[in-house]
Amino acid sequence: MGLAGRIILGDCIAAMESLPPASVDLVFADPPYNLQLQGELHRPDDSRVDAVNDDWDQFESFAAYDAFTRAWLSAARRVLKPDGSLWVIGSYHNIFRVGTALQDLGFWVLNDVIWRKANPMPNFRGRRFTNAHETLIWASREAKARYTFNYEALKAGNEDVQVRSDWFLPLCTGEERLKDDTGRKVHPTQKPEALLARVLLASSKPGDVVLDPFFGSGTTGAVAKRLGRRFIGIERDPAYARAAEARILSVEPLEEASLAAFTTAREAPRVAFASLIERGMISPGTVLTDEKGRYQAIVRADGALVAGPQVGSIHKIGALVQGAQACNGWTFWHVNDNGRLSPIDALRARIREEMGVA
Amino acid sequence: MGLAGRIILGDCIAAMESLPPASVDLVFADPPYNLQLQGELHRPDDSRVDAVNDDWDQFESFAAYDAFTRAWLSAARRVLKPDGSLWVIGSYHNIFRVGTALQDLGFWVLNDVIWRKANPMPNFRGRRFTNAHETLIWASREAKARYTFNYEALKAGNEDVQVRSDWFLPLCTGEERLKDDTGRKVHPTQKPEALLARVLLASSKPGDVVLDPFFGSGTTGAVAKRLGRRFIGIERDPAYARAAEARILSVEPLEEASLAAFTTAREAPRVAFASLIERGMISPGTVLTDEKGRYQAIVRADGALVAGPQVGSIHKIGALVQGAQACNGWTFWHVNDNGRLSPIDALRARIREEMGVA
DNA sequence: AATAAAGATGAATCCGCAC
DNA sequence: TGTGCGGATTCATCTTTAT
Repeated sequence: MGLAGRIILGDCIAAMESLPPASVDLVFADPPYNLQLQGELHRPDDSRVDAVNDDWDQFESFAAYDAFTRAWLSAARRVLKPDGSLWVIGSYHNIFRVGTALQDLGFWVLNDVIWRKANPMPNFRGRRFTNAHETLIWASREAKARYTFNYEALKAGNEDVQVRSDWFLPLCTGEERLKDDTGRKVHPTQKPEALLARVLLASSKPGDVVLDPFFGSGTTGAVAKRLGRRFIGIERDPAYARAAEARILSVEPLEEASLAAFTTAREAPRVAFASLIERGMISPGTVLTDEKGRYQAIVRADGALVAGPQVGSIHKIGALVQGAQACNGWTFWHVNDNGRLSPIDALRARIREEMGVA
Repeated sequence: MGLAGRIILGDCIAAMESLPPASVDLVFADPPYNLQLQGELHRPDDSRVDAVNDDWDQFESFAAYDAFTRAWLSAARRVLKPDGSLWVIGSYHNIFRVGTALQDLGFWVLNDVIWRKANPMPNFRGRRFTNAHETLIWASREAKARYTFNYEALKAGNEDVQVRSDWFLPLCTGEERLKDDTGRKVHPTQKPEALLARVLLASSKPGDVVLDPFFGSGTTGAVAKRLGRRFIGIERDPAYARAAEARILSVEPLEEASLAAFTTAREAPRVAFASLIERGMISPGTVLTDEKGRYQAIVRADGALVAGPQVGSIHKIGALVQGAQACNGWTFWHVNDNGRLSPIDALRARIREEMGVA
C-alpha cells in the first residue's frame, strides 16, 4: 500500500499555482496563527510553556499577514472545483483576518464551527478566560455552489439529531501525537485526527481530492487515506514532510463497507404518482384523505387529483386544501388500506424496492 | 428609584462623538449582523420563519458594512478610558469584519467567547450544521491596558475552575422576552440577561459606566442597573428606546453580596455514537450484534450502522432488524470484547465519566 | 384540577432538476 | 440564464388547548 496521495515540498502558493485549476474537491487549511507573543510565557511554577513562536509564525504586521492570507486563499480558490468547499482553522489571533479575506475573495461562508477543547491549556496568569476553543470556517467556493454535505449520515451518527456548529473534542495528545527520537513533539500544532475525520466525513465523498496547503505533520493526509479520500499535501519544511510521509504510510485504509455513500431520500429516484395507478396499486376514482380525514381528493386516471373544482398534482392539491404554501403529497395523502389509513409514500417505497433501491 | 443611567435617542456615532473622551469603562455592542437573507424560509410544517429583515440590518456591500463598523468602533474607542475594554457580539455574517476592524484600529483582543445556544433554531433544510452559537469578542482599548477582569470572583462562582471561553446559555424567550400589547416580540434580537450579566460581572466593577451604542430593548441597561453599574444606552428607534426605558425602570438593583454568581447552565448530557468511533473505542467495520447474536450490523466511519441494504442510526437499525417500532441502540447493540459481549452503553458510560457528566 | 397533547417560535446568508 | 414545480426538511422550550 502506497501513500494514496502526494506530498509536495515547497511554498504553498507556488505549489498551488502549479496545480491544474478546478481539480480539487475540498481544501483544509491550518495556516500560521500570527501569534504575537511578547517574550516567553511561564507557568506559575516557572516552567516555560513551549509556545508557538517558530520563525514561520512571525509576521511583521496585520498588513503582511493579510497579504499572505489573500495570496494563499486566491491560489486555493483557483484549484477548487466550482462546487468545492474550503475549511480553515484558526484562533482569535488570525481567524478574523482569514474570514474577512475569504469573504472578500468571493467564498461563501456556510458555517463557522467551534472546536471546544476537552482539555485546553489553562490561562496561567489568570488574566483572561481559558482559551478553550478554536474556530473553523467552512465556506463554498461561491455563493450558489452545490457543495457536498452528508447531512443524513452525520445525523445518523449523532442520536438522530442534526449536528450543531459546536464540536467537543479532545486535544491531540498521547499515542496520536507524533514525537521525535528524543521524545519531543514533531509539530507544535498537530490537530487531532477526530477533527479532520468530522470535516472529511461531513463535506467530502470517498474518492474526492482533499488539498492541505499547510500539511505539517500530515493529519489531513492520514485521515484522508483512512477514509478513502485522495490527498495533496503541501509542506515547505522537509522535516515535517518526512514525518508526515512516514506517518501516512503506516495508515490502513478502511473497508469500503464502512464508507460507502448511502442513498438518501433526496437522492432517491423519482417515482411518478401515475405509476402507482399504472401498476394497479391505486385505482382511478379512489378517495385519498389526510391522516386525520379532514381533507379529501379523488384520484384521476392520469395521476392528477381532484378536490372540488381544483385539479392538480398530489402536492399542489395537498397544499391547496390546507391553504398551505407547499405540501409533500406523498406523506400527506393516505389510502384506506383494509380500514387503516396508510400514506401513499408506503406504495412508493414498494416501487423503489422493486427497482432495487433501498 | 430612577433609571440609574441614561438613554440617548439618535445615531450612535453622532451620540458617541458628543460624549466626553475617556469617560466610559466598558462598551457592549450588539451591532447589525448584515444577514443578507434572500427569500422566505419555511419550517417543515410549512410555518414561516419570522426573519430579521429590518431596514437597520441592510447594507449595500461588505465595503459599506466595513465603513460603518470602523466609524462606530472609532467613536467607541474615543470615549473609552485607556484601561477600558469593549465587547462585540456577532455571527459569521459580520464577526470577521468586526474583528478585523477593531484589530486595525488598535484594540487588543483578549478573548473571543462563544455563546453556545441551548435551544438554537434548527437548520430546517438540512443543508448545513445547526447554527448553534454566536461569537463575542472581548478587547481592551490598547495592548498594554490594565483592563478589569474579576478572575477570582468568576472562578469562585464557577466551582473553583477557571471560566472557559465557551458559555452555554439559553435564548431569550418566555417571560424575559419583551412583548407588545398584541403579544408580538418588541425587538427581533433581544439578548438574554444572563449573557450580559456574565459580561458585566467579568469585566466591570460596581459603579463603572457601561456604554451600549446599539441599545435596542435595553438588556445592557437592565443588567447594569441590577448589578450596580451605571449605563449609557444609545438607540435610534424611539419605540425601542421607550420599551427599554419602561423595562429598566422596573428593575430592582441587587444587594452587592449577591453579585458574584457566575452559574453555568446545565447541559443535557448527550453522547453521539460517532464519538465512540472518533475516540477509537470502536473501529469502523466492527460488527455489532444483539445480546444473543441473532442480529448484526456493521459500524460505518460516520457513526451510522449498516444492516444489509439499510443504513441508519444505532436506534433506527436496531428497531429495523427486530421489526420493532423503536429501540434503544445503546443497550441493544453489543461488541465482542475479548470473547465476551458487552453493550455499547458501557463505552458511552466511559465517555460520560471523562466529560464529568455522570 | 391535573395531565397530556398540540401549537408556536427563535439573528437563517436553508433545493435542484427539467425545460 | 430564468422559470416551474416536485417534494424534502426541525430542536428545544415555552404557551395554549384539550382531555
